[in-house]
Formats: sequence, structure tokens, C-alpha cells
Amino acid sequence: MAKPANAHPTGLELEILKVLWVHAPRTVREIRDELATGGRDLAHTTVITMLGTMVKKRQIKKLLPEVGKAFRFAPVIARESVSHGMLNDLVQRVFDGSAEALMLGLFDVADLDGVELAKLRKLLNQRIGEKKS
Amino acid sequence: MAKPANAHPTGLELEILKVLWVHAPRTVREIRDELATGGRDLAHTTVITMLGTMVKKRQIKKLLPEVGKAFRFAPVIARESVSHGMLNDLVQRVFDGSAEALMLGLFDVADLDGVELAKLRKLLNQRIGEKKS
DNA sequence: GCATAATATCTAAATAACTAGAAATAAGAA
DNA sequence: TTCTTATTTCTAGTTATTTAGATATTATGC
Repeated sequence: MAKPANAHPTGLELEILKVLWVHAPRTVREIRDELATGGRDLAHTTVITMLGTMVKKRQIKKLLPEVGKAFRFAPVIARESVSHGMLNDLVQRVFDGSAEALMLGLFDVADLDGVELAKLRKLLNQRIGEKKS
Repeated sequence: MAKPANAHPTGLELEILKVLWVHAPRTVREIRDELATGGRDLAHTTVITMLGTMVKKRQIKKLLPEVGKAFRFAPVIARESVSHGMLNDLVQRVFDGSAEALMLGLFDVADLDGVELAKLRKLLNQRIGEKKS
């Protein structure tokens, strides 16, 4: 079989998904307003067009109007599924598959303070514990 | 001032940069062959066109021929600079700035074994030591 | 010097991402 | 019902990315 070509969401697609992951379903107007609040002020029709392509890509689904004639939209793909996919892609494409290299980069990038580093260590220890058992 | 619009390298740009980071300068033919070895079999002219746009974007520079008439190309931007930029972008855009969330995702994605996790802990402890001093 | 083979320049075309206007349609008010 | 307003559908344009062909130019062997 040919690859499912399961590409990652594009920039705007991700923004919209993030809106819907917080709360769904929502109407076009609600989504548009939320994007505008976040600084992305798009025409109503632009948002509709995007939602259409996202439905076609099966990232979201279109629900029939509850009241009035405004369709409502809800996510089909989970946040973890997307973030994991994009993270995996970065590991492969940029860090040649090395999770260690990525984490090393993370230290430099995030400029983490002592508290955050301790938090990370806790996570790591927890994980090591799980692996041992 | 307007933002420098310092976008990340695109897919093919990154592939080419990775070739040049290993060894530079190289000629178009050398780069083309290396890409083909990696499974990306492009026409000679395609590679030239890409290199041209990359020079214009100041990702690489064009060096005069040493022998014959084949120009040679070398990276201008460093590997760390690119990988850090892309990692930072992922943290911001996908994980809303949370390095912890990204690391948690990394555990799921990478399926690290005990040895690798221990290596990571070592790195982390080292970093914590640096911070304290 | 001339031929041929390698290289470079110029041009363009396909696809994807993003954007939004014009026109059609339906809901709800008067 | 008829008017107004919100919503949707259809269409289209811009920019970026990736691809490569046709043509021109230059090295270098003979």
C-alpha cells in the first residue's frame, strides 16, 4: 500500500486545532474570534475555507447545527497524537533519530532554571523507575 | 524594526545543509551524488537552483572554483543554530513553551531503554551542577 | 584551434499554504 | 410575507517550495 501521507498540520491548522482542543464543538464565528484574540485576525471566509480543508484531511469533523444554521466543528485527532508526530519528525529529520541530541539541545534552548531542571529530573527518575519494574 | 523573518530551512534545504555540515566545501555534483545516495535523486539543475536560493537566503556561500569551473559551496549557518531554532519553534508552537511537556512527549516517542535514560540523567545532572556553580 | 563534455543560467511549471471577495442561502425579525 | 443579517459555497489570487528542461557557456583533451 502507498503511504497514508499522514502529514502534520500546517501552522494555521495547528492554531485551529489548539482552539478546538480547549473546548469543542465550536462554530466558525467562535473559532474566528478566538484566533483574533490570539492575534490572528482572519476574514470569516478564510476560517471557513481552512475548516473545509481540515475536514477533508480528517483532522476535524463537521457537526450539524444545534440552533440556527451555524455548523459546529470538533477535533478528530488528539493533541498527543499530533505533538508526538511532530516531535518524532523533528528527532528524525533534524537530530538524525537521536533523542539524546534533542534533549541536549533542549537544555540550551529553554534556558531552564534550577526549579525546572529539578522537575525534569523528577520526570526522568520516574521513567527510569517504570522501566525497571 | 521589522522581524528578520529568519525562517527555518525547508526540507530539501536541510538535507543539503546536512551534507555540507559533514564536509565542505563541495561542488554541485558532489552534493547531488550525496543526496542521491541518501535516496533523493534530483536532476543536476534542480540542485543548482536550490543552492542558488540558499545562497540568496544566506544559508550557504558560493566559493570560486579551485580547479575547473565548478563552484563550491559551504555552509554559513551552524548546525546548532538551525537545530536550536527548530527545537525552540516546536516548543513554542506545539508545546506552548513548556520544555517539560516536550520531554514527556519525548519519552513516549523515543521509547528509550534503560541505558539511554541513564545517559540522559547523567546529562541532566551535569547541567544542574553547572547551574549551581 | 576545435570538439565534446561538464557546468551554469534562465525560465517555467506543479503543488501546497494561506488569504479573502462575490454570490447564494437560510434564519429570524417586523 | 418580506427584509435584513449571519452563514455558507464557490472561486480565485499570492507566495513558497520543489522540480527540471532548453539554452548558453566554459574547460580541457586532441
